[in-house]
Amino acid sequence: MDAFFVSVEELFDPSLKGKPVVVGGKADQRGVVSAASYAARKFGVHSAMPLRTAHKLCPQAIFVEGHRERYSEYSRRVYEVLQRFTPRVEMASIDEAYLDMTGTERLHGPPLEAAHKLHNAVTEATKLNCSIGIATSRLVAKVSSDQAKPNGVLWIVPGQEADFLAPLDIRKIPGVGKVTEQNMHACGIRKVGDLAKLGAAFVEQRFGQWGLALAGKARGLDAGGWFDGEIGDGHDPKSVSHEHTFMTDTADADQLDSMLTKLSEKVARRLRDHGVFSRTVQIKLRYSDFTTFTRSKTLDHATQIDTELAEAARALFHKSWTKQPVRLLGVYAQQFEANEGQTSLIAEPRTDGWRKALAAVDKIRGKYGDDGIVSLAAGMSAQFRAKVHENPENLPGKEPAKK
DNA sequence: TCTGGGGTCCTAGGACCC
DNA sequence: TCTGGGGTCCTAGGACCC
Repeated sequence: MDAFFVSVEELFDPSLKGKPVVVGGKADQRGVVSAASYAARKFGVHSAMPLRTAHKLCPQAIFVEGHRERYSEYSRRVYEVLQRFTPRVEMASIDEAYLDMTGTERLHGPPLEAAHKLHNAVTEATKLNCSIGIATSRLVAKVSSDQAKPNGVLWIVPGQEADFLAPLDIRKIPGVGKVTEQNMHACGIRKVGDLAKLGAAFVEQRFGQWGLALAGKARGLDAGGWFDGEIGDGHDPKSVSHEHTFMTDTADADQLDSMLTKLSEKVARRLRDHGVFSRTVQIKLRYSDFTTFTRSKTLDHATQIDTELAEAARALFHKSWTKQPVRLLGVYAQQFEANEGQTSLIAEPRTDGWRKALAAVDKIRGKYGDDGIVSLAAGMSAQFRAKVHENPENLPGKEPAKK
């Protein structure tokens, strides 16, 4: 999709059309640009740029917080259209998808014809612009769709892949970021074609398996690699996380503890939604000078219970916190398992109590939204939290539940 | 200019096991 | 008195994507 977030905002507020618009937050907030309209890009504003920088570059830009639910809804609508063309659709992100069109020629015609039908169908269903790349591999299809923007269709005829890629800046290749670009420049590699000329041994030693596969691509070989897997079958998530950057850095232990609890609750809720149990808990800690640490702990059993995650997260935090002001906290769950596993010989009655309590909480949140129940634990003293952990019946106050 | 939040994948060292 | 080779798991960090 082209300038997806901005385009969706324009559907809801047509007065934004043609104006410099920045989605991501207010101009003076801590945060970065999620999406910029083409008018804003003219001023040098681009995604991932700090909002404050964007404001300086383009003071007249309209800054909007954005509406994730709207983007998800439109993403779903696009997916529905795509599925009418082939069952082998893979959403690569909220605004990108791969379609395996193998064997659909009789139904949809040759590649360009099929692409135009698809383009029209998406526009009709969503009133949004998109671009389509057609090729024999994901990598080339993705790069060609980028080259087709805005609102275009580009077909790389089989056999022409290497010639298409060769003159492009190395940075146009997904997977080549700032660091790899610098490394490649240091080797005199600026264009994809430059990679093709280098010896395989050198490329592998310097850029690993991935660079080797890319060099193969640049020579027109179907070299395989991560970008050539089967399209279709969505995969289960491998990690779930939440993080928060404070408006202003804080060294207040209570505030930090309560944030860890809040983040852990969100993570645990998502684990329950996915129906998985996590064995490894990780925290992220960023100080004012932006130095960032992660600390992780593998538990003796997998869990999806708020307090177990929160306890592990707080323990990890206090083990490494220097008492300096904190800019960001994050809680991550990974190493998923289908159930808790059998590690404890003694049944723990408290776990069962929590399971019931949390099921009720999830139900209320499902019905009344995430604010239907507010976290009591997050505002509790450590002592009281321990008491509630022993027995959820100790949870005080019926008001939030009633609400 | 002052740097979000959600993810994936890769590397590398050390512990531990056979 | 100098110490292998294979494997897996755990932990930390980092590049990259949207």
